[in-house]
Amino acid sequence: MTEKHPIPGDPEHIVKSSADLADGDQMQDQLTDDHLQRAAFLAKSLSDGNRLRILLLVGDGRKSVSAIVEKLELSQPLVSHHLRELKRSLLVKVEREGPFIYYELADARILGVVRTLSKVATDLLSVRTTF
Amino acid sequence: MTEKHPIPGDPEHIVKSSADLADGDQMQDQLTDDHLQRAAFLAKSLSDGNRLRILLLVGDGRKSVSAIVEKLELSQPLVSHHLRELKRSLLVKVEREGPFIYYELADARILGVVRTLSKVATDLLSVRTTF
DNA sequence: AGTAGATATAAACATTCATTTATATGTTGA
DNA sequence: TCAACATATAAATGAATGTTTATATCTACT
Repeated sequence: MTEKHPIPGDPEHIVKSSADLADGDQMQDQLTDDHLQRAAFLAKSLSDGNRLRILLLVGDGRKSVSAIVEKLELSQPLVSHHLRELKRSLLVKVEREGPFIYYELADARILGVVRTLSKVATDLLSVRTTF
Repeated sequence: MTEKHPIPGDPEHIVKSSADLADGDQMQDQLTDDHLQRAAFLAKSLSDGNRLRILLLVGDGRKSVSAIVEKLELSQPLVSHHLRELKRSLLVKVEREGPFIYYELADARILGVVRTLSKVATDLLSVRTTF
């Protein structure tokens, strides 16, 4: 076997790096490393099944902690812990009302993201299973 | 202060649980716990900034490991490790060609997810900063 | 066969994270 | 003030994760 294997090229046209854009510049679809870092941070919040269940729930309308606990059958401290994480990533808004504290989804686009991820995951698995 | 605080209701119409659907049933937008679990698994793969950088890169066309290493300025074992994780979650496809191994994005919808996450993160931060 | 290059794997480490158990804080009504 | 309820916090623990350093595997050319 005496084949030639040329070194893969370097077409330098993927994503503009932060340094290429002056401060305040606006691009429709720039994805600097900072943007990716923030996206990764949000993704980390979405990387737990229980948190996704909570997000879906509060995405349908604000819910008290106890309502979430009962609906999802999780322990109260566990739900509180996850809500804290979701608040830290700004994915939920909080509202106190008497003794109850209501949590609500902060941005509806997250539901679309979850649905897309679910579909993609299903498709990837079906392809893999079919081959 | 002598207000009344009614117990929050339980409107039972959020998401159908897996048990509510016979096996093989098809719904346009069902999100069972299994689906959420798989979505969470994908999200975990997206939860690292370096992995997102790799995904964006191979989303533009297949790339060899060394090309990724040079472009992103990461160590070779680190890139290999992340590629392994991305392969495990089926987000990339692999192709050997001589001594080179090429990785390619398996599903373009992931790019949309990343872009949406980036936008949402930016918006959430701006809202929080503005208030 | 041997050498060089491309990529993967292993070991080690510090950090983060999900969960449980136990306790504290805060609010309301008696 | 006290009791009951809603929620948060703390401590503890085991498991997973990102990164580095070192080494192994695989392929191609001489």
